[in-house]
Amino acid sequence: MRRYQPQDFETKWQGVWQEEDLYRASDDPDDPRPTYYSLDMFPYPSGDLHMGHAEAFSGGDVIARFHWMRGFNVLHPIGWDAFGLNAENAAIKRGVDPKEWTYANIEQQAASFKRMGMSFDWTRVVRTCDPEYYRWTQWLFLRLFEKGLAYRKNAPVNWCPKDMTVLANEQVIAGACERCGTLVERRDLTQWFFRVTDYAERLLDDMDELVEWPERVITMQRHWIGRSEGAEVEFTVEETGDRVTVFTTRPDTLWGVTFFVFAVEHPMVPDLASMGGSWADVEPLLDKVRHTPLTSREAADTREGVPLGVHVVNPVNGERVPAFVAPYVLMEYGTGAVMGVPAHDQRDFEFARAHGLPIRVVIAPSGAEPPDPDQMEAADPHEGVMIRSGPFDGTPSPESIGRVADWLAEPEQGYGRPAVTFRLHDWLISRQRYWGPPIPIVHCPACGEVPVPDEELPVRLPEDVDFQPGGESPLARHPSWKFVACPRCGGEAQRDTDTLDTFVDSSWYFFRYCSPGYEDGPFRREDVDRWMPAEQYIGGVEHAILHLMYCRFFTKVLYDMGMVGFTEPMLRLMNQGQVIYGGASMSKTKGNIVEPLPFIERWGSDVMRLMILFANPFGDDIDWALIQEDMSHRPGVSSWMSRVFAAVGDAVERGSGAAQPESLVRLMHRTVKGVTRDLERFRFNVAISKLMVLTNEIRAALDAGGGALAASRALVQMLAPFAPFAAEELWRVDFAEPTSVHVSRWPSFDPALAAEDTATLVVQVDGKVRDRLEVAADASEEDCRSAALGSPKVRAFLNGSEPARVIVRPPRLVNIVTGS
RNA sequence: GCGAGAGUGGCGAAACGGCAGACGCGCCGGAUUUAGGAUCCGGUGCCCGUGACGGGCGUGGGGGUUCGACUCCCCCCUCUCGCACCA
Repeated sequence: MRRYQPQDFETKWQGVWQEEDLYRASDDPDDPRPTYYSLDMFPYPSGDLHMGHAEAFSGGDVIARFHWMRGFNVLHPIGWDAFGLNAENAAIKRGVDPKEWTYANIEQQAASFKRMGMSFDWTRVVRTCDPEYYRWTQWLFLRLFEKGLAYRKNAPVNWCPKDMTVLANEQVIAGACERCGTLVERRDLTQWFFRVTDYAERLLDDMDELVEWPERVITMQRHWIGRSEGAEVEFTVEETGDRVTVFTTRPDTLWGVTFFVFAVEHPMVPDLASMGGSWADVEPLLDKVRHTPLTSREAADTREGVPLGVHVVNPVNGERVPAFVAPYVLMEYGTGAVMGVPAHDQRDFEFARAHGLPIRVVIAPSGAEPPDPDQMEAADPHEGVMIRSGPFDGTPSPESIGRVADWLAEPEQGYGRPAVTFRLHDWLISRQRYWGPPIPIVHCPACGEVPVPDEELPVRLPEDVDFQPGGESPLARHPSWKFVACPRCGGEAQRDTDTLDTFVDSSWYFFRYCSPGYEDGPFRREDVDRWMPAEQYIGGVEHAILHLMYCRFFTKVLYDMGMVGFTEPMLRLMNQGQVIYGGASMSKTKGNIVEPLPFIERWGSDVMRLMILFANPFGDDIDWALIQEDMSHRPGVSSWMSRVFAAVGDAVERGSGAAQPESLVRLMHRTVKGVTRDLERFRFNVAISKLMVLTNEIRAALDAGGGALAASRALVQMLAPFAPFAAEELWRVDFAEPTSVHVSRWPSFDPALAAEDTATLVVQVDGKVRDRLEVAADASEEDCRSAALGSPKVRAFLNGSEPARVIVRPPRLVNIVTGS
């Protein structure tokens, strides 16, 4: 009997595939096959691969192999997101050089990928820490610099005291560093930014093209961008005559303003506090906010705040209202100052109550009397009709909002205008760390910020440097590296000593895959046009905002520069589930990381892949602790593989002379149809279950003395994307095929044979199943009706009464309604 | 608070508005075998019934639409994830 012994052949085929160069994507423009770019999010080389990688890449490999077999010219590349804190911290912890550590891990992971049978095109490997790669990262930075999209400014930024570097807003989760979990601090520093906010509108609008992205990712990005429509209104400080602008989404409530609030960090605050005599009260607040991280202000009490001692004049009615400073107003959003409308904003309401400020209702619920402010228990943010609002009395919302905004901008008024505000901030890209691409800028006392000329790229990372983090960039500590002549005037100047955020590297790597090794630019336009946008992108949902928004931004910038012909890089996005352990995510600190290699050594790579993909839907989390329970004996899929080998072996032995029973032929066609559909929808678990059913039916046919050769061939071919080694072994050894199963054509099905020939007619009485009858698949409505009414069981339930109604859905169902 | 998603056997899970629980694990019974993390056969949602080819109940809870609802609509509960004083 043919036995399943994966140890005997998995590494053998791995070597053969490598020799045969099986998965090379073709750049031949005359290649008639349609292209298919199957892209997996590239890994961080911070150790060996873990089960999470195994899941994501197993799924991606199924998709790639499936498309090869369906006749596509597939681009399925791999690379490493090799710069960044992740690798650097791990290296420092072990006291080794980040470079050595990173490249060693890349070797390790590459070997593991090969052991898992991944169908990568190994000629296109991209490593972001290679000088040949980061040369182009720097080149792209300079293009953004030229366009004014990369700029330096002094701003309050998030600082991770453990990692000793600044972080982008997106890298701060609930006030803590995304990488190490340390609470971030706030610092005022001069840093490099990418002007992502210039693209906020397009990042939103182009979401229409992302129809095959998960709704939750779109929603998360939309929320993160946070577009709000409203108006800017200029108030005047009574004591100084200075203008101060607020942003509001409710200009229709302008006549309800009873106070005014500045953010604590608002630049006018110190002067106004001095003038108003409130400095003693304001200073502690300032002090406190300065030591609170930007992103963890949620604890701030809405009632907290102090009067400035000055007044602000509302332009629409000339009223003077008291000005305050309060932490609930954020400097980072809008203009850093708000008008207080306690009747219609809950935060303003709470603040007004705490400070004894008047509440004036200016929006009446339609058709109702406005409430008495003294009786109100909360603000009323709802729509209604404007009252006590001068020229706008009687105007109903929501159109009142736009009308007031437009009115503000009219020449007679001129103290406001319609405005749009975003939550999105510019992307902070400089890092005070070693392991990243140096920012290719020279600071010249005479010329200012001077780009390093393209021909001098890459600006190489010095290797003889103390890379321990220390608050300023390790590059700044190098004795000589930073001292250069100004490229413009030749005078003494210094290199920028910060490095680029690793998310810059990962924002364009998928372009580089299209033109690996290209030396005249980051990529060749014709290559990118051939392969992109990528048909499929697979990776974890943890990148929903950061990476997936940055790479959309980069693509739009490249489009504007005429370097690519599309504005969205990936058409379809799939988020695989996480592999967790005992209900919790795997992590090094918990010590519950499961690595695939021990499992592979014991059961084989194919069994591991099948196990993961069969366990549950691809998008759901897998608890590895539950899988281990199932392994107290032998993984179910391993037993299945044994049955496959035995059955296929027997089918080959019996040969083509033995006829396949018709039921098996039909099942085979049905299975091809179903599995093809399932693979198009990432329904791997269901597809595998169908292959199991087919295996069982092949076994039954053989046991009954029949043949099963064609069905076995189809089974092996459909197995190929899931269990590439086992399928290859059966294909080339048992079926004695000269070429790989992975370049064979995906089996086709005959729709007529895939259809059921007989159907089970379910007969219900009043919706309850009372009988099941076999009928022809093409039975008519009348056939079904009379068969159902003729059923003795049904008669018994009808008990002689006439059916009130009979619903017939041939050939599956008859429902007899008695009407009693 | 806002947003997204999920709730089905002992477990992982299936199910174009039409046979709920495919497939697999586990468990029970049997076969085979000098014994293996083996293989094969049968059974396995719950309750009643000696047994059915018998009856009833069953997809978080409550309503609704429909001849018919795991599926569609409304309300509620629970869980997961994301955002969170965004003016």
